[in-house]
Amino acid sequence: MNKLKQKISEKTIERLSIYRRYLKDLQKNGKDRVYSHELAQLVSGTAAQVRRDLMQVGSNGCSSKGYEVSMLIDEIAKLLDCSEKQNIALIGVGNLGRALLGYFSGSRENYDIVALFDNAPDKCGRVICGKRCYSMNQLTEIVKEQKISTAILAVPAEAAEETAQNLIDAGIKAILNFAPRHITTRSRVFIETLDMTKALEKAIYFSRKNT
Amino acid sequence: MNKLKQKISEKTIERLSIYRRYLKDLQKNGKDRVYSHELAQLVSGTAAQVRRDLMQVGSNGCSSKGYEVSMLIDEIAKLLDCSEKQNIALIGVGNLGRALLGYFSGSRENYDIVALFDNAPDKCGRVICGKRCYSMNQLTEIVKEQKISTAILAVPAEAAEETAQNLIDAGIKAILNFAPRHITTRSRVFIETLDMTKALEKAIYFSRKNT
DNA sequence: TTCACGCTGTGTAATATTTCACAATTAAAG
DNA sequence: CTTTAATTGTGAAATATTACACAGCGTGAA
Ligand SMILES: NC(=O)c1ccc[n+]([C@@H]2O[C@H](COP(=O)([O-])OP(=O)(O)OC[C@H]3O[C@@H](n4cnc5c(N)ncnc54)[C@H](O)[C@@H]3O)[C@@H](O)[C@H]2O)c1
Ligand SMILES: NC(=O)c1ccc[n+]([C@@H]2O[C@H](COP(=O)([O-])OP(=O)(O)OC[C@H]3O[C@@H](n4cnc5c(N)ncnc54)[C@H](O)[C@@H]3O)[C@@H](O)[C@H]2O)c1
Repeated sequence: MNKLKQKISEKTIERLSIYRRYLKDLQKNGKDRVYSHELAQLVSGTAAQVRRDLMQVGSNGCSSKGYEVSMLIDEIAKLLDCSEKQNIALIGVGNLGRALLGYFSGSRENYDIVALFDNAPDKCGRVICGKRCYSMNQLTEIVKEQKISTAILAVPAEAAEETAQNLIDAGIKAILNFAPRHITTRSRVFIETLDMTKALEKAIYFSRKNT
Repeated sequence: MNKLKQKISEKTIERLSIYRRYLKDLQKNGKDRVYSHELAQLVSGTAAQVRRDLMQVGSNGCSSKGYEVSMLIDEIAKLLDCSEKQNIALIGVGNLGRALLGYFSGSRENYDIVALFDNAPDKCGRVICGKRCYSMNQLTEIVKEQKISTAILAVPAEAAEETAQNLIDAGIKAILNFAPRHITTRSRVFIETLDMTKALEKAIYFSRKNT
């Protein structure tokens, strides 16, 4: 409830996303209340941590009855979501890009991929998975036209930095980058890199360290 | 140099993986020395953090000449890699699985996908991207036979938990999970979940918060 | 009503991670 | 040889994140 804008940490935002997905499942299954310790399992955390996270969205849990599922979903949505559906662009419609396109297309309430971009002539102009693929030099135009805020970047590593800069210049405000390259920028655009090679090497390392 | 086994944090392991990838690029380009502040840019960190990371692998940087690239690569390899090439299994050869298969197959020095598993009859028995796909009931047998330590899990969310338990029972020591499900286990197996939906929702959130 | 129980909200402590800051070291120039 | 400039290694401080612990409340049973 308190509108004192203390900044919410990235970690908390991530967990809220996870809580919400689970809460929607609960709702589908007819469960209408949930305890902090149940949510805690989702993130291998403690109940106290969950309660702290939920405080930040203006939680109103009830002693001994826990939290009301539908209200929690609403409160998290109020924080995470924008009032209008967010338009997303996918840059690079290759092997990974196509998988992501199928995965993220439709069935999401608050965002949708609305445009594809690629520099391969055989892809530009085509409609893939119901979405039109544009050439890179239409980027600025389409981003403005469709009010695209966020881009998923799935181009080869060599092209990642330059493409990211083009996206920023076109007015994109956040990038989810799948290329195994760290992208530096002086602008205040949010860039999240999902580095699968890093993740796999880490898993391999810890496969020998545990037990 | 000091063999006092202080545990190295996950964060440091991740950064070492990133440093190494960059160092190999440098090596290809003929650069044979590197400064901590150069590596720092890679991870949006500080030079001091890089030096701390490198201390943990037994760094031997040289004042005013920085670190020797080839030696750093060797030291990091000594920590991250096993002496033998690690065998990886891919579970779930769907849209994402096939993309991952292409991405991680070959061209990696220290690990390789050696077996695929799926429960779809039309996939079992086939060879995809040069790798044989087995049925799930051959899991334990093949894992033992091929000494598979680590698995990439790309099955539907509903099947993720059960499949993960099967992997653990079969002797897998680490799992890289792409299903949007947290996997709980009482065993000491390492499980890393790469949650793309979480990452995208986070990006969308911060697209409105920055600037 | 009264009590016991279980859960939330939160101050405080503990831990983890990052950054600062500087002595020591090396290279190179004068 | 001496000075200057740059970089490493690292103790200590700062910050971020998580966990503990308990007061207070709501619920249901007696
Ligand atoms: N395939 C995977 O499973 C996987 C896994 C992890 C990371 N990645 C990373 O994701 C990225 C894409 O991988 P992929 O397997 O889909 O590669 P891909 O070669 O199949 O697809 C790349 C696509 O990007 C397009 N492209 C190339 N340069 C471009 C540019 N300058 N501007 C716009 N489009 C351009 C190409 O035309 C192609 O359609 C790579 O950086 C890769 O390292 C892929
Ligand atoms: N496609 C993407 O880009 C994407 C992105 C993010 C996350 N994911 C997640 O990755 C997972 C796979 O996604 P996908 O798009 O490849 O799905 P998919 O349906 O294309 O592929 C799933 C594969 O798993 C197999 N499978 C199903 N149940 C199984 C079981 N019990 N044991 C073994 N194999 C089984 C199926 O036969 C199929 O081949 C899902 O959990 C999805 O949520 C996918």
